[in-house]
Amino acid sequence: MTKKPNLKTLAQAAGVSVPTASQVMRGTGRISEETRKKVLKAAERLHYVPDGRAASMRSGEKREIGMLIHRISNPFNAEVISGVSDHLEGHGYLVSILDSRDDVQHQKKNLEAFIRSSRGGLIWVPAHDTPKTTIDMLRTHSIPTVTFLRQSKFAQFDHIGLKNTEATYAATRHLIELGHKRIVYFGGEPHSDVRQERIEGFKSALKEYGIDQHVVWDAPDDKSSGVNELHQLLNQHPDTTALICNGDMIALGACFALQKTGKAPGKDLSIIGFDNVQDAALATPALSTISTHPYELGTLLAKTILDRIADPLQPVKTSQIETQLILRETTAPAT
Amino acid sequence: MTKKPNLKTLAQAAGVSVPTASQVMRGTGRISEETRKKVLKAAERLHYVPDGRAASMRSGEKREIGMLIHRISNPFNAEVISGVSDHLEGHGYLVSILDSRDDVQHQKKNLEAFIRSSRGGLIWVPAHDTPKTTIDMLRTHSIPTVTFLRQSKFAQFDHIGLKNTEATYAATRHLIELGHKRIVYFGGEPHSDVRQERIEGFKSALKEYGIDQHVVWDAPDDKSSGVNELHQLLNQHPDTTALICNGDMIALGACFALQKTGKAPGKDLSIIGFDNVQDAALATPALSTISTHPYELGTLLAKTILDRIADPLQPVKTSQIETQLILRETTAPAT
DNA sequence: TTATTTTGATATAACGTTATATCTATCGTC
DNA sequence: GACGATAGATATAACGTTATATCAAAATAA
Repeated sequence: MTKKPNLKTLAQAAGVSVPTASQVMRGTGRISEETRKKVLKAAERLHYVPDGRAASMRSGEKREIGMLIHRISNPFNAEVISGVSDHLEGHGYLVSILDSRDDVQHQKKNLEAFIRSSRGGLIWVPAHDTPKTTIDMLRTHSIPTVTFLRQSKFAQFDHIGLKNTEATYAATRHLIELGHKRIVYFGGEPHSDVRQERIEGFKSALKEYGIDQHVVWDAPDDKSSGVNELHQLLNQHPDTTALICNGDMIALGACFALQKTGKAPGKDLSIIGFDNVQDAALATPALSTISTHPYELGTLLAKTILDRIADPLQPVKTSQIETQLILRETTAPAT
Repeated sequence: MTKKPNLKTLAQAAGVSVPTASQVMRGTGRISEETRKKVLKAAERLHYVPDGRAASMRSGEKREIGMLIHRISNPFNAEVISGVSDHLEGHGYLVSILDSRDDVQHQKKNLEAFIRSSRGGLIWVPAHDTPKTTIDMLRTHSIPTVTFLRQSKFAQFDHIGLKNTEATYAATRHLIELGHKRIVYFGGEPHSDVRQERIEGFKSALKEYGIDQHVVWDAPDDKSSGVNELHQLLNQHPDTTALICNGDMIALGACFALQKTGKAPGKDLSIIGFDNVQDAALATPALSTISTHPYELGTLLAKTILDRIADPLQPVKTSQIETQLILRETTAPAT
């Protein structure tokens, strides 16, 4: 159980000075081939690894980016993470992930620890109802931050979102052109801004076609919620012929509930999801949905945070990722 | 854009010395109520947050635990992470997650960066075919490490696994008692040790009932693989009447493929999954499966790593989490 | 009273790096 | 052969903390 080697140990072992050893390890400065080899050999022998904390503190460089996500198990987020990691690892960064579980308490704790840990930047999906104090905390420490999916009301961070309004507009329009008139927006939390954008598109398509009535149904975005809530929805609005759902999971739940009652998704009720998760294509019937490009979103996030780190004072940037309406088996003409 | 405040700034603002300010912030030492208030007020005003790197370097304390996981989007792992976080956050630790994507290259990169970052400990699912060099790297730096699910062949780390052998033994036995004789172990990678343990239980149940023949079918553990591989399996072994699957996803894929051909899971082919993911209960028909206790696993992981950190020299510990056979609609007597 | 302890604060050094300045020996140039 | 330039190394200080030792003043004990 020998002590962990440091630059001093290494320099002694190689018979050089500490700065020389440091320069060899980083490949900087003017070093003769001979001493370079000496040091590298010693480093190998001692299993020397530099202490990132000390290096970062002295140089000011922070080679770790944190991602704070609301649901780590969400397959969409997993794809985003892959995109971010692939790009940032190529630039010598370590990407580490924190899970807020969409809870402002957890989020606050995590962010406090995050700030203490002095990382290079933050890629963040703010939890629902994130308070101003939390945002202020971040801004005060001027940490390079990019948000995605959800944008903070209180602060201007770089942001990359989805074209939510366009997406639901196109989906709703498609349903209307299939002859549907009683279309319900199904799922999501009332306070969600993303959802609000989607409802925007939903409503504006209805309005364009002169349909005044619109129903928005609140429900958690998971599968079991879809199963449970569909019956209540149909009880209260029995003339519904189509659903625009806030996510694939709740859409699949709705399909399931419908089938249990002997009805067929597509034939008896048209259903469009959101996200295009793997299961959407594999379900029976295959779910019509709105596809996004999570990996590309991740790549864009990585580029954006690198830009922000390189120039912290540049104006705030916002972009939107394209979406795509994917028609499968759960959409059909109204009967 | 003022500079980030540090202890020196804070001490000046409060009119005290640097060590005094440090002591106030940490609540240690002998401090009069008067100066305590002065410092705290100044800290509030300046939004002072200590630099964890410097603190950790000087004190030797590392208040961050890393988890390196093979599939971040796996809902099982998400539950484990919750268990770990809840417990460790209560002890003042930050839990951050790295995704190896089950790829030894990614894993190596991540571990190298991890070691540089000097965290307090590692909770780890080693990627498939993790080479000895990677293990050695970890051991050399004597980082408190606990593995779960998969155990490394090359090193003795604390480990928490599942009772894999018992689980598949019970499942296989149940199928045999239902009258099944042609049971196939379906899915998983050939090199997986976990899978080997499960196959162990599978075989030993067969042997106990005097069934010599056994078929093990290799296939990735995801849903689409289940869809694709089932047909080939049934072509090659048409007399199969039951499947023990390596995971719920591939099991659900198999159910799906079966239904496409007009056959019914349960009635025409009994299927048992592994993991008890949320979808298993919601599928039609509901999937019989083996349930584990991921949150409790997480709690146990947290306790284990804290023990290891507290006493790095104690003997290596290994535990197993109980499993439970959950019978739903995809298991029925052989016809 | 004097000696001793306690309280509340501070001075100093150290953790392991890297940035900057400095230094010597060698090289090339005229 | 004198001079500046350059190559190759090193000395020193600094990053922001905390551990340890120290110190003066006040409180207590003898």
